[in-house]
Amino acid sequence: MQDQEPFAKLMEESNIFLDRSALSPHFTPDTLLYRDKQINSIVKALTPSLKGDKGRNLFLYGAPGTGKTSCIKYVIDKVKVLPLVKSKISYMGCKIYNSRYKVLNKIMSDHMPTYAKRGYGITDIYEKLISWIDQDSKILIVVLDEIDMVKDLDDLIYTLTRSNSDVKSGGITTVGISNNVSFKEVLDPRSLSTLYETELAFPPYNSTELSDIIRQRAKKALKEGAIDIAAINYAAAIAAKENGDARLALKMLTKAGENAEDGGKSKIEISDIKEAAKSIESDIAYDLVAMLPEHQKLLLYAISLLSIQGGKYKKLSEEVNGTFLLSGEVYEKYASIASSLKKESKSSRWYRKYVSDLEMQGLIEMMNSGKGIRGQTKLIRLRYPAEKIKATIEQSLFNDSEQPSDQGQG
DNA sequence: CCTCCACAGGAAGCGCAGGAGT
DNA sequence: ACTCCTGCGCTTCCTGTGGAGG
Repeated sequence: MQDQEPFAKLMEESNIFLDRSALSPHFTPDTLLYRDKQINSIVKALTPSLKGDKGRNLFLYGAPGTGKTSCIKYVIDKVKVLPLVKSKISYMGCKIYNSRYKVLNKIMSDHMPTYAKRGYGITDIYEKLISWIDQDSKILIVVLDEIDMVKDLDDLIYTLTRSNSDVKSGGITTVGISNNVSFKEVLDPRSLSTLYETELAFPPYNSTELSDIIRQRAKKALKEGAIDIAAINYAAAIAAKENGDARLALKMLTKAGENAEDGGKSKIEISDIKEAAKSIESDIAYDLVAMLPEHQKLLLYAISLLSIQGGKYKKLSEEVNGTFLLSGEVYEKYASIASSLKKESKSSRWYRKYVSDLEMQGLIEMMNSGKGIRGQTKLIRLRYPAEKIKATIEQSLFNDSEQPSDQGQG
């Protein structure tokens, strides 16, 4: 069907979606399901600050998509509409505000937009902040999302704590959020005890909970009858397996909706969800690949080429049914690809770090050589289809201009 | 048994960029 | 505007390790 109006189809009302934004991770619903306990704890920890006394520092942790950010935003939203005189709130994602300097600057620009943004040293900003708090004994709540991204976290925590003894009245309450539990091992014990005054865990959602969450959002986002309970439960079960990530569940629902719509259907079926689940996993993988640094791409390219050609070590590959490659041959291949592109290859030590980075990103899988192989080495296997990885890298790396001459032979 | 292989991964150090202090 | 400092990516050097081979 060719229509003269190519936009007509887009303008046309969707027969699946009502309001897609309700599925976005930034959307905060009216009620947050299964997080009453956490919300209450947050409120309890912060209420003294809202009344003008210093609250307790808070630390929220849990896997991605367990509602940490949503809960704190939810509480902030409720707090914002209260007639507050003294409490001020600064929320920031530490991926961007990743140093003491940047955090303090953000606080200043949040509450004193007239104060110049740059050109002041850290002590200037600090003193200005102290006197601002002192003015009418304000209570400042600083929410640091993804707090583990802050480089000089010890310094930052120290500065924030220190401020509480430097002001005559009022103070600062810190709320830290992280999905990385192990980062506290690198913290100074003093900042640790400060930051962890009140800990709050966000457990992963189980499939029943996820099912309710999906249903709640679907009611807003989708047209009536666009999905049935069986499909919702199916999506919930998949997301529950994937660490109970609600964000993933909603993304899956969005994608499934698109699939159904593309197929001209007016109802999301289980097959759409299945398809969505598959494509989301590989979407994430291919996005990751495209964003990799150059030499990691070259390395992954070497791995995908060898996977297609078949590695040296056939015996094991047959046993485990999948192509396992020897670390040594992968390095050789990588080096030859690099040199054919007139790039200097990195040292083998650095290569080993690259490989373990790729493993941590879940793109490859490694195991120790064990018996059958001389010496101690690692066996490497791609976790995604080699052809597709190869194509993705070619697209992003060579950009149809140059191709590596090294196609055969290892 | 010892030796060699084929690596793994820690430690130290180096050049660089960018941010902080002056 | 300038130097100083620090983190980062990387190399060089090194010690450790599990199995093969004689």
